[in-house]
Amino acid sequence: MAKNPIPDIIVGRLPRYLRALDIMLRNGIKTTSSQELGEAIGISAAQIRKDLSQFGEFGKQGTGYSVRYLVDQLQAILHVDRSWDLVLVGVGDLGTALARYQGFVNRGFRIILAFDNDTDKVGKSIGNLKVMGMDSMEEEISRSGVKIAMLTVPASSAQAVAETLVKSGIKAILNYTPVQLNLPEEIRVEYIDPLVKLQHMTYYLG
Amino acid sequence: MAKNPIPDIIVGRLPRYLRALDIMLRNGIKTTSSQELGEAIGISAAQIRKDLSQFGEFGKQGTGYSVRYLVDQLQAILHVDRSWDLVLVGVGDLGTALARYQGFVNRGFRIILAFDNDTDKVGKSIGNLKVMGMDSMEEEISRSGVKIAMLTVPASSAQAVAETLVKSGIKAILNYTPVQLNLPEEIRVEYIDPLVKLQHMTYYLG
DNA sequence: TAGATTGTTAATCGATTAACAATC
DNA sequence: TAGATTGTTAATCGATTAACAATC
Repeated sequence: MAKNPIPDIIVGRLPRYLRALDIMLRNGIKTTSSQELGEAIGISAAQIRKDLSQFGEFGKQGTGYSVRYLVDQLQAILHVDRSWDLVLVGVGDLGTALARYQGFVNRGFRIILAFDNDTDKVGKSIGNLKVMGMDSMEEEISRSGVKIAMLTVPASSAQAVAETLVKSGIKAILNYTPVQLNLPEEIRVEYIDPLVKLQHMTYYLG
Repeated sequence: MAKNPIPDIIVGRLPRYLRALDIMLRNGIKTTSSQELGEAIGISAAQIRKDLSQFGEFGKQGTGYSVRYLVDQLQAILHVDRSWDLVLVGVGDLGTALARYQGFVNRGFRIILAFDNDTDKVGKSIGNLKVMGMDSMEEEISRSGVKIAMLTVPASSAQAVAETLVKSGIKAILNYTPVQLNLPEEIRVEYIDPLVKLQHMTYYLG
């Protein structure tokens, strides 16, 4: 097990390895190689071996990697060998779509709390998730102990809501708003930003 | 103007510069410096100057950059000094949310075609966007000349639909499915992958 | 055993940062 | 002018690739 901090860019590739291995597992593939895995993901075999070697020795010379074993190891490394609770803040079109999405639940991410400041929405349900008012947010999140939030509020309130989330004990935010959040550095923030990606692509469209 | 291909990692930062500058423009800020812009985005001043220098000389020693001028220049470089038409494929919860989202339209990205293979959805409207059946997709897209698609279909059909999109003349795909698309290399694909980002964050949550 | 593939070291490549002359 | 800040070159840093001994 590595002691030194692993480069973030390497950590960021592990979920992609895990996904490709999951597919192999579902297809009944028992063993793979860095070569084969690399081709599936579009990454060099050398890089995969180098990345994995940061965390331990998972393969066997001559035969490669047991898919099942590597899946287990990666799940443990990423801490997704358990279930995670999420809070959803902002129940607009996008928030509602996320609440209904089965892809999170299937992978162990379960939304257990949802908040909105629109009184028309408060009290309504999405599946068995009840929308609560923002006034009770800090207390509810603190009590629940949830550590991860998905932020789908209007841009204008993103920073303020994020600060309240941090006060409530949230440690990681998946930020769907187009706002650069200014938070204590120990809080992890990941950005989902389709507009930035569209503008990135149009560069190449001439 | 640069002749050699600009590193993709630099191109990917330009939309973020543009967004920060847009905010300055709206706030009436006339002039900025690489220092100030860097602080707003969390990037070093040196990197901003280096990045911009790939495309030209946009600043003045001693005074910095005209916000308005730099916005204009970046918009031209990214080809967002015009309007872009989009096609939406897959009108589920997420697709519907994207169709309703005003953040695209405001930035010159307008969904003009939407397709789904669910006969219950075909013929229905989202705003003034009419959902059409997948059987007419190739013809409609070809005729429209749209170059960018947003893909929000189930994972199981993602690859096949993407191939049809390419046949229809699509050159760039914003892929919301958790599927690694295998397409000709001249097709640009960007991935929106919340699960990968959640798993990236849980690594740090211990 | 012979062939295959790992984990790791060394070499290469590319990106970021630092420094500063040029100049507004 | 003096102060500020650019654009660019050189130095540093980090990430990727290549190569190969170890070994299953």
